[in-house]
Amino acid sequence: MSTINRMDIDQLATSQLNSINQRYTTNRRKLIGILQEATKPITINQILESNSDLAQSSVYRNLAVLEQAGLVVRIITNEDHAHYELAEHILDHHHHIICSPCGEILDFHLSAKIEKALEESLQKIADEFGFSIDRHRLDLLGTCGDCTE
Amino acid sequence: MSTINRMDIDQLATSQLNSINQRYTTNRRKLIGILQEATKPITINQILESNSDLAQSSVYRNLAVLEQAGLVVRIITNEDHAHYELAEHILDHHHHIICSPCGEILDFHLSAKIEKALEESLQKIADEFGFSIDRHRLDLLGTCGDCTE
DNA sequence: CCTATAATAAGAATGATTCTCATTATTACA
DNA sequence: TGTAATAATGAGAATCATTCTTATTATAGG
Repeated sequence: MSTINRMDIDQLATSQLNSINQRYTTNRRKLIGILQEATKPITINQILESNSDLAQSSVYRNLAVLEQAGLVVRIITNEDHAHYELAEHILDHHHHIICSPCGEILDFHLSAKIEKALEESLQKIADEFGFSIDRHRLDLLGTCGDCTE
Repeated sequence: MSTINRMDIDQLATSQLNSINQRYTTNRRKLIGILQEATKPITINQILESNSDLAQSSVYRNLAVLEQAGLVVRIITNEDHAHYELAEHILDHHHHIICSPCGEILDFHLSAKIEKALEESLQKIADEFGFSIDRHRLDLLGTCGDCTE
């Protein structure tokens, strides 16, 4: 999934954390590793289950720090639990398929052509509103194959 | 904003609520009215402030019922409070500009051409995943003019 | 190898949302 | 039109994801 290897991520993480005066600690490195291994966005509960020696409060705090550093993105749906994944400059730009019945989230990509046309449209609209774009997100809501059966 | 008048909404609401064995009560009618008057998605606190004789618990419950009936959409951001607005077949299909600093949400529209191209792409992708689309949502995240100054 | 400072972890606190249940309103039918 | 049966309401309690507190532990820099 990720086109960036472990060493590069560590460098990136160190530098982006340093720029907000934060350290790349063992716990934060573990979180990055867990997210890198996951093939889709995961919840904090899933993180805790996959590595029982992480303290819940630290996971919450560190994911918030990693998000501030721009290394991690928090994904909100209508589910109770937020999902987390690595930022787009580590993975790549993509969007989310969200299954309403089971809450599962999968990544998908638009064709380069549509993505470009969309981005141009969005920039035009932002200009009209005097709005400065940080990023856009596009979600597909519905029911996955497993939940249909 | 809305192209549907009050009487039509009342008919729609009655019919959609009936179809899930719910009544179109006075409180639910008030909620629809408040959402219709709002020019953008609003929070439950804003609803309570605009009409002090609504009970908080009833507003939560009734918005959930109206959402189940497909009359109202709940919008989740990174903010604490969810926002609500009328469903797209009452307003029209549109997307959201979300200001991260202040939490404000505004509606915007894509050109028909881009919207159509996007929908076709999304349908193709859903087919590949064996996913059944309920709807899609597209959000622009960033900073509004007021928060930049 | 100290000292200052940051990170950690356990549990308490917070707060939006949901639940409970006694009361009130509405419907269907006699 | 009354009346029983059922649904909606509202006040407050309960829930639960997330955030905060604080004492302890680790780290970086001189």
